[in-house]
Amino acid sequence: MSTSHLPAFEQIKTFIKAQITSGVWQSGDTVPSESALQQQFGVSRMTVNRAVKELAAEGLVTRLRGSGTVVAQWHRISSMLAVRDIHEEVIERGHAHTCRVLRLEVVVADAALVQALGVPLGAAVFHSLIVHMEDGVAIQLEDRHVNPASAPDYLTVNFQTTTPTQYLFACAPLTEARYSVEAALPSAPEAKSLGIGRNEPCLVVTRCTVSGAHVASRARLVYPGMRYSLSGNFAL
Amino acid sequence: MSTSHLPAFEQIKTFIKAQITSGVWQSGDTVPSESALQQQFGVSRMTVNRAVKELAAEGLVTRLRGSGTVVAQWHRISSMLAVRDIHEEVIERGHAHTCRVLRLEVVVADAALVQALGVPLGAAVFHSLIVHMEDGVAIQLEDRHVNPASAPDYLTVNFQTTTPTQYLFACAPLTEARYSVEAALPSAPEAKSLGIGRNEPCLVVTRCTVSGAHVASRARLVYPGMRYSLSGNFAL
DNA sequence: ATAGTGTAGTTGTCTATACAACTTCTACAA
DNA sequence: TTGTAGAAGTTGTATAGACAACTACACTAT
Repeated sequence: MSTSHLPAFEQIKTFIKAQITSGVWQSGDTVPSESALQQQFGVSRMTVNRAVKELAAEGLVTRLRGSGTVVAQWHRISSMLAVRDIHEEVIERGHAHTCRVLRLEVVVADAALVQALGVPLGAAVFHSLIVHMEDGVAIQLEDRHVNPASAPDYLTVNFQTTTPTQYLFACAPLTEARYSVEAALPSAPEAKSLGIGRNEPCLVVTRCTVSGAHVASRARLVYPGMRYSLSGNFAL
Repeated sequence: MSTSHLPAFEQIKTFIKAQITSGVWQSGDTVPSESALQQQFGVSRMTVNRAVKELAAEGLVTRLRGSGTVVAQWHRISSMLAVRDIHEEVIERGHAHTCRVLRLEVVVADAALVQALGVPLGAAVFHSLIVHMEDGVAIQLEDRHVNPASAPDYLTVNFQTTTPTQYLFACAPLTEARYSVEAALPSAPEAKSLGIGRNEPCLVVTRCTVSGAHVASRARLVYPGMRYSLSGNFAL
């Protein structure tokens, strides 16, 4: 694999990664200074700076102004799992995405919703309950509560053609999102909607999205454990 | 919040983020060219380049040489969940991490291990089974198979003081990792080891780590669903 | 009409330099 | 012994300029 055609900063990154993955430089070891690498590779300091700065952004090394650069402790030993929009995910796998709208209504905010959405107790909140299917098989139950301040026309949307995620993103630009993933058994109606048994464990993703000053929506996404898994990959 | 003391490239990043989060620039809109921003902010092109390049690395915008910069489509925006080393995680929460070693032995590779670790059928493989506890409560069952080629002294390690993840990282530098997360019910011995019922759903993380040419180890990490959740955050 | 050419505009990379901010160590003075 | 001052080394930021690689578009010749 010739790297001679690669940009200089990439070659320097590759060199440093090789030193780390081969064990020549171990956790806590100091990395040569920018001026040393500059001479070694015969490039300008800005080029070395870019290479090392990007490695620092990736978490492989730690830099401290005035002190130097060291190989990071336990890099992000474990990488990251992406949680994505269900529609894109299904389409990308080359399958057909369909959905069934079970509920689309106004509900009154209870204590839990007050806390999650920041609306007053008893306020009107939109609620949708949608089953998403991949080639006709249910893979996600989307139970979503929406803050009317962020999406006043939510109830008029045709969710056969637009997913709630897509619609909300268009009318309430995302500024922040919080997620959690846990394992749980489905409730009786959830099991029925997904067509699974009550003893089949599910992955439950809870997602709150913030748009400007409002919490735009809170979604509870239930995935049948036997049909779905999150997966990720991490490579130096 | 005064930003006048911030570096110029940060101010430019902040400006662009504000345009996006406020909805002034929406998905697909073109971002002003580097030369336009350069004039607008009165800085050199390299400074603008750094700002926009970092935003591209964060996934907020998409750049195409010769064409321009556009605000990214929303699907990138789904955040990420970090899967971390259990010891660090517990310590960081300010709790005590202890563990109990249930098994530490040599086993013979069956078909599944041949595929996962790339060892010959019937080869000797190290196996450890450890329960991790946070303040005395079991939160993870770690069922790990280790390739002897990567860690020949694995069986002699004192896992009361060093977690397998830490030891393996020291003697077999990580080059790649693959994960998946799914929901499952524990087997009878797993339920017993964790002190939970057989009907309590669990998060199961399966992780293969690669070091150089070898698959160093495969771990099956079982977390009681009621006591554990992965969580993540994403902010513009 | 179509294919090819050229030009302007945009991003990608790199240089050489400069100064600022910070850390670390040494030398000197109290 | 202790504390302070300073020098050397390191990273952070920024500049002005240059060329390369690529895209999009208008224009020309067939």
